Formats: sequence, structure tokens, C-alpha cells
Amino acid sequence: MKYLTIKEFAKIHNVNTRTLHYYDDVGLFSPKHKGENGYRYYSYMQGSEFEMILALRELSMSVEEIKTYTERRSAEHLETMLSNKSFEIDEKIKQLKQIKNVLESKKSNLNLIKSIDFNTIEVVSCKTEYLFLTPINNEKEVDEQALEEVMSLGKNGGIHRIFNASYGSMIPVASLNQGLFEDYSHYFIKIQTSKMKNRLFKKESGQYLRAYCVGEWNKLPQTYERILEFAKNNGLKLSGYSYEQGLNEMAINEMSEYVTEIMIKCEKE
Amino acid sequence: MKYLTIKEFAKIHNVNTRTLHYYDDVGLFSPKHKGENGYRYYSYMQGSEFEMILALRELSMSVEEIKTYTERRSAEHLETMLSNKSFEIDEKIKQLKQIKNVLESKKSNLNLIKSIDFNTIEVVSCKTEYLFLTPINNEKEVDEQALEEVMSLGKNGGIHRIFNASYGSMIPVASLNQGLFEDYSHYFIKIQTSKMKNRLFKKESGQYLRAYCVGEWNKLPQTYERILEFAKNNGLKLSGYSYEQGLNEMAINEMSEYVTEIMIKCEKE
DNA sequence: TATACCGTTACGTTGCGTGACCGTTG
DNA sequence: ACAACGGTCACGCAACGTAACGGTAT
Repeated sequence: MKYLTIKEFAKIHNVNTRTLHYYDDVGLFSPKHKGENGYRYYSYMQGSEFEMILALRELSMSVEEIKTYTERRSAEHLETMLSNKSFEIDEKIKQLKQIKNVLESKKSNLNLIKSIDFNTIEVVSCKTEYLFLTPINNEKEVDEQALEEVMSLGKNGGIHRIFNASYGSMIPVASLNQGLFEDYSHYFIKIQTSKMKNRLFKKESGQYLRAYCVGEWNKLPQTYERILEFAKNNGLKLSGYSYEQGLNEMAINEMSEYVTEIMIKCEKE
Repeated sequence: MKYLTIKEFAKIHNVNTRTLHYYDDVGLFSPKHKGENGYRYYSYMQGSEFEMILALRELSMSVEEIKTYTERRSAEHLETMLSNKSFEIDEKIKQLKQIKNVLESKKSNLNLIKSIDFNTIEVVSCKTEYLFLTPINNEKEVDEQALEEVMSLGKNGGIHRIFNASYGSMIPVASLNQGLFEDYSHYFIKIQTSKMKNRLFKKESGQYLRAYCVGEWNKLPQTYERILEFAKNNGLKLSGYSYEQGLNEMAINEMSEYVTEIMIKCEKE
């Protein structure tokens, strides 16, 4: 039988020779023969075993895991492992698609922002949303348990985070009416899920007044004044909270370009 | 404004505080404020930036890459990056699907093997296959260039390897007819691609005699004798090469269970 | 005062990449 | 004699995890 030197074998399988050294050292994959000179000689046939190892590596199995598998080789063992991996691949694909969705939505958001006239105040209709709230400035504690649950929700898809969440803050309309434009009562995280509704704050569907504020936080009071005037002129009754949300933090370098979206529930009087 | 301590922030985003320390150290992501006591205070609003970083991390971008991006923030920059990442995700998904196919085929192979009667010799029809050959025991060199090309082929899918390849060896029928059952002339790697056909060895489609050999290599000569007798008794003319291939290396612990599949082109005389 | 936080070292981990240095092979 | 291999150290890398030790907030 003809043997391949380490370099030949490495080239065929497109890995660094160091990888073969390493796998030999840790006992994951060793050459069929070692010469008296200490040289490693690989059989051509070892290729399929090695490619299998590389495939498992590609599925981000650790060397240790792959090793324990190869050491207890058997048909059933292999079969269950293959099934598990198949399943995991599907999960991973789901996860990637989810992240892709997030990125795509960020992208379309960017385009949306381009076309917005930040001076216009409009009334738009919104669907119901669910928010995880953190109260500010009072004795109430964060609902730790709810937070746990929100986190564990994501785990269903192998993701234990809330990539797509948007973050914002709320001011009660009552405060606005008193001119207290910085009386923030809560921070919120928007949760996009159909489950767990009962443990989250429900942002009602309906008509919302929408305005924008460009620049630093200190420009917000002026915007609120404009909003209140607009509501008055158009016979709109505001209720609930004002929801503030940054739109483009990821696309700007200076706070002067920062765009805040403000939404407040309203009704015709 | 209310700030979150490092632990609170870490909990919300489901990371270790050390990660936040680290990101602060390397300048990727720092708290909005530092107290006189040196404490890190994160603003709630930093959440969406941080989640973005986590999303990019999930796409296996290095900290350095993410950093260079966040440092040169701009709408176009963000947009092209998002587009690139979207594309890469699709590639990654393709790759995962490919690996999954490999695993699935290994699995069905396992089941097939279970149901095979290794004593029967049969004539079956095969499709054309393309093999990358390495000559044994003669002056001819490996076709380095062809190997390069085979390797680079895979790169089209982001994969630069040939996971699903099966490996085997060949004996000329002429040698078999002379009783030279160990006169191996080539090793082969089966390439499953439609491209590059002209640089690869073509294993013709047609009728093939198929036999199995269970156990060590030294059992092969006996199998070849049975094959030759079978061919004689059935008026079959063998031609070309005998193709030997291991079927279950990954599922066994002892060579005594090793199954070799032997295929030889044949025609009715 | 207790204890649960915070901070800063600092060492360990995985899976190799990249030498350095020296012996072998053709 | 030569280059081009091979071998064995051995150090370095990312991206943190996990203490260890001591200060701070409540």
C-alpha cells in the first residue's frame, strides 16, 4: 500500500499540517503508520474518516466531543448522532434566518428614515404590541421573573436573546399635560412574540399621533410643545403614555443626527 | 436618567459581566458613564446597540471587525454591511444544508447496509460518476493542478472541502484475470459535481457486477475468486477496473466488521 | 457590620497558526 | 551538497470564563 506523507494528506483535505499534528497529539486522528524516523504516514482510505471529522468540526463540535464519539463507534451511536446533528442544523438555519430578518428589517428601516419628513406630525394606526417594562424612579422593582421568562422564550429557537428588540422610554400623558416633559416613568423593551402576553405590558392598538425629533435629547421638550399644540388644533385627546424610541443609533456618528420617534395614543374629541 | 449597573445590564442581555468588561477594555462597547468609584453605568438605551453587536457576533464577526464597523458608522456603511451579511447568511445556510445532506446520506447508507446480504453477487446499473485519481506504484505524478481545481470548486459554496466524497481504490480487470488480486493501480476520490468533468476520470454508466467483502483486507482475494467464477457461470465479460470502496468505516470498531463494496463493469457475452 | 455588589489583575481554555531549530530524504 | 521535506518544542492568538483579592454601596 502506498502511504501519503503528512503534507500530501493535508493538501488533499485542505488543512494545515499543524492540524494533523494536533489531532494526532490529542488522539483524535492518527496516521495508520509511523516510520522509524518518526514520520507520519497516512493511508488514502483514512480520508473518509478524516472528512467526517472535518464535517463534524464544521458543525462546531469540539475536538473532545468528536473524540468521544469516534471512540465509542457503533451503528446506533452513529445514527443517533447523525439525527441529532441534522436537527441541530435545522435549528441553526432557523436562527440564521431569524437574524437575517432582523438585519433586513434594520435595512428597510434605514430606507424608511430617509424618506421621512421629520417635521410633519401625523395620526397613524398601530397594531397591538407587547412591552417589557422597567419602572424608573420609584420603589417598584424590575419584574425579575418576567424578565427571566422573556429570556427563556427565545431559547426555543436556540437563541437566548432578543436581537430584534427595540428599546425606548415612556412618559405618562398626564405629566405631559402638566408640562413635565422629562418625567420618564418606564423604559421598555419591545417583545415580538405571541406568547407570554399576560406578563407583559400591552400597548393598545388604535390611532397614534406620531412625531419625530432630530438631535440631542434636549430638543425633545420643544417637540412635545409642538405635539400638544397639534393635538389641540386638531381636537385630539391624548391618553396613556408617550412612547419614545431611537430609530437610527446604529447609522450615525453624532447625536445631532439622532432621530427619536414619538408615539402617543389619541382619539378625536 | 436611571442607569443600569453592569450586572443588571448583563442580565437583561444574557451575557457574562466579563464580556462587558472585555468589550470596554478593547473599546468595542463602553458604558455611557463611569462613576467616581470606577463603576460602569449603562444606559437602558444602549441596549439596541449592544444587541446589534451581539447579532454581528452571532454571525461570527470578530470583535475587530465589529469595531471597525461601529467606528465608521454611517447609513451607507451600515446598509452595505447589512447586505453583505444577508448574503453571507444565505451562503452559510446553503453550506449547512449541504452538510446535512451528507449526514442524511450517511444515515440512509447505514440502513441500507443493514439490509444487504453480503454473500449475494448481483448485476446492477450505475450512473456515470467522476473520480479524481491518484496513480499508485508508477512514475506518474498526482495531477496537482486537477486537485487544486477540485478543491477550489467547493469554494463556490464557501466550502473548500469535499465532505461527501467517498474514497476507494481500483484494480485493472486485466490484473484480476491474471490472478493479481492486489495489483492496485489507483486510489480514487468520488467527486459529486457537474463541473470539471473533463479533468476527472469518468466511471462509465452501465451494468456493474456488485459484490461485498466482510472483514479484513486479506479476505478480498477470496471474494475476487468468487466474483470471477460468478462472471464465468453467468457469461459476463468484465472490463475496465474493479472499484473497491469501504461502506461503514465510521460505524464499526473492529476491522472484522468492515464491509468493502466491489463494483466491476460487465456485459453479457 | 454584613453581604452583595463593584473594580482590577491574572491565569486557563480551545484549536490551531507560525515560527525556531534540527534531523531526513531524495 | 542541496533543497525540501519531516519532527518536536514553544510561543501567540481570540474571546472570553473563572477565580482571587480588595474596595464600595446599602
